[in-house]
Amino acid sequence: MQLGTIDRGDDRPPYRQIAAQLRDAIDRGELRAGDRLPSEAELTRHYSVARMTARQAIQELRTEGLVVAEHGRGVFVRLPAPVRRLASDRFARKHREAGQAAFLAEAEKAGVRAQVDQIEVSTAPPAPDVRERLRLDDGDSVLVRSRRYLADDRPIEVAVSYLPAEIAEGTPIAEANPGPGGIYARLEDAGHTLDHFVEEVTARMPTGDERRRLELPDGVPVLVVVRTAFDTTGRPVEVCDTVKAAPAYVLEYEVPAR
Amino acid sequence: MQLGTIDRGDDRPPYRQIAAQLRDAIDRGELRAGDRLPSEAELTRHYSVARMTARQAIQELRTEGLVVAEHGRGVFVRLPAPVRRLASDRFARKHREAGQAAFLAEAEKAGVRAQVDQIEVSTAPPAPDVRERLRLDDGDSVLVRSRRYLADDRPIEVAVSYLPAEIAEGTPIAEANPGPGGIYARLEDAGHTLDHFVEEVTARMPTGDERRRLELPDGVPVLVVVRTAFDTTGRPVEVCDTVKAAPAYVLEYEVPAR
DNA sequence: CAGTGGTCTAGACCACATT
DNA sequence: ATGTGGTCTAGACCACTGT
Repeated sequence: MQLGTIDRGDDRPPYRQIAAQLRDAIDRGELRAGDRLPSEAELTRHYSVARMTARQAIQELRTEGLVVAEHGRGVFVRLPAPVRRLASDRFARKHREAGQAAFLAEAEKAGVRAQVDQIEVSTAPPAPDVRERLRLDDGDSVLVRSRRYLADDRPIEVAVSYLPAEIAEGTPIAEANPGPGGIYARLEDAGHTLDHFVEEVTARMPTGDERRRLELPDGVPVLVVVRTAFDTTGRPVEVCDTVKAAPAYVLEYEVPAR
Repeated sequence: MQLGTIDRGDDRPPYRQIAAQLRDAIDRGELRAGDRLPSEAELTRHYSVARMTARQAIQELRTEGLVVAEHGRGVFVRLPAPVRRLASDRFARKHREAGQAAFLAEAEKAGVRAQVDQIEVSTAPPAPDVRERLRLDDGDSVLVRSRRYLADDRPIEVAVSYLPAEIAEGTPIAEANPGPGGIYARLEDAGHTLDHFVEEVTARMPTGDERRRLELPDGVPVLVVVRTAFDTTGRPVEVCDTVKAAPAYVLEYEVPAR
């Protein structure tokens, strides 16, 4: 690729100018996804700057999520993550009746091999926000189901469900494998016919723990979706807190104009 | 605040250990939102490290979005952004009939002073994704409405709407101020009664241009919402591409269980 | 003015991946 | 063995903020 020069008259510091030239090369398609950037040594020679200056330029692009550094190999233009579209019908009863949990139903549609691991089930007192969403009283406890989802062996989502212990205890919901159709099918077995869900969507940078579990590189935000399930009596019967690798997802919702 | 020491036996490098100690102090509440962190000089003295090492620890926290550096003043624990909840009824007809555009209706409910600026209107050939969403033919052009939204004088969202030129031209939609109820009210005036919207939600790090327009510090992702409006004939009549400062928003959607 | 963070230099040693 | 990025040192000068 063709590198430019540093303009001392430019009001931007040299490292930003270098970053801008690399960014432009990516935007123009001169550097494509998977291509290696010039090494730090090449940048220091070409621009006649110290190595830390070249590194700072690359750091800029890393925090923008444009490139990924691989120790010992080089810095590469990020590959676009395979996108999973989550349609608003993903919790439709037809999927449960077909014996599939929502995640597996979606994955199959996309032709992706889906797995679930790191399943942990426990009972505990709820955090304040969960307690409020489930409209529980002081002293009530909740069943906690934590798990991680993988698509083609890459972790893409961690999720924690909270259900009133009073509903879930002694049912298959408290087992690691709740059976065909997932916990929503079991809730309906137990007489809690589902009416609707409310999803609250935000985005933020991941915590260190989330970065590890989702194997996220620098500069990748997460989508946080908190879903509350309501049965036909209007009672909230589950809160599910999910953290998704943002570039891997598009969430789709249909909103009536009334 | 109380600083610890560096453990040479720890497998983490010193700068990560320093970052972890500062992060813990924030998590424990020893450092609260708005508090100043120890200065780089204080960190280098306390831990007996070079200044770049102390800076790297702080850089870590900045890209996590935990702290914000202010030149000449110090590094501060980030203040939580005032959250705007966007309910799924925000495009309800009742708001339009009350003469309010969606953004202003939402803002008023939250007790926030809302403004719109940087309004630009033009006509242009559509980008491929817009053309596809609006189901346009080759050669069709679109009306482009670009603007920025502010809440209490802080920019929180930039938006670009695309409408088929055939529909919008010669109507108030092509004016900077389309009148009471916004462009959706004008679409309905023109016989395009709105039926529903489809919103596609993703998150990513902002581009440099978006960082400037939204005045975002380091480590803050954006929520990208692409909304397509359909009229009662099933025709897509508008695509609106919005970029929002992620920490300032919670998007809320209701999903039927069917 | 003193104190803060922003940028830069010119080295050094290390860990990792490839040949 | 070579080339890559990761970490660190010990300085330097600059720009911004406050008193």
